[in-house]
Amino acid sequence: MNPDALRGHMDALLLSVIEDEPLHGYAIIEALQERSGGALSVPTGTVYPALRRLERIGHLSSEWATVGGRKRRTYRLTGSGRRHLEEERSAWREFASAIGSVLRPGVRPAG
Amino acid sequence: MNPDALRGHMDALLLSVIEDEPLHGYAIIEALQERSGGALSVPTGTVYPALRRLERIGHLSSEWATVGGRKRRTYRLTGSGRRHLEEERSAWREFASAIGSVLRPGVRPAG
DNA sequence: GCCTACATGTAGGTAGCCTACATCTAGGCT
DNA sequence: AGCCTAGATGTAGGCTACCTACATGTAGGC
Repeated sequence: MNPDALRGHMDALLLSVIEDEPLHGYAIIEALQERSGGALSVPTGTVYPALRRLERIGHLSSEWATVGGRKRRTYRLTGSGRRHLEEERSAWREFASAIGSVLRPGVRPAG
Repeated sequence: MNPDALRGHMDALLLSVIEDEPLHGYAIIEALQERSGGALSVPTGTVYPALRRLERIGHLSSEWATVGGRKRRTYRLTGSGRRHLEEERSAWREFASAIGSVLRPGVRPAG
């Protein structure tokens, strides 16, 4: 997949995947792959900075845990994150609809 | 609309809009707005360089014309442009489906 | 003379995603 | 011991496509 295609949609993906259950970065990457049927392989160099960015602007909060000797930083949505997710969802619907309208072949106003 | 959202989808939009009838830059911008129901307002600083890029890599060809005293550069798809458009279309379908799967709330595999 | 629509184009900035690398633990295998 | 894989987090630096802002010119209405 063209890497640039994800631009501007990462926030929505990350927020959506931890909406119901808080997850740590590594698990988020796996969840993205799983939920997308293998289509989304997002590298760590993308996810970790993005999570920190989202925490910095207040959409996520995080806490450390140790499981089986490994340290995890688990992220969860804040209230503002939840609101942002809904905005992103409706923005995605608009966006996808707009692109779809343009791309759909042979469907132009009768002229 | 978040500007970054368009990243990596401009090619598909531009190629699609001139698929059936060759158009010049200004008309392409209007066509994008029209076909998207006003959702896509792509600035000239995006469209003109993108068209030149697509011509440079062989997906478009162009020719100058003068209409009503104004000079227009009209772009049309090449064979490779047509193939590229089909690739972009199926890439978009995959992409939209992947994002949709992740974003759709409450639709995770039972368990 | 001024404004708007039509029409094309460039220079420079921004930002977000990616590649590549660095670091550490746990555990299996030989 | 030594090696490898999986789990887990993170940074530095680069790329590049898109955007903002500006520059240029014609045609036509007022």
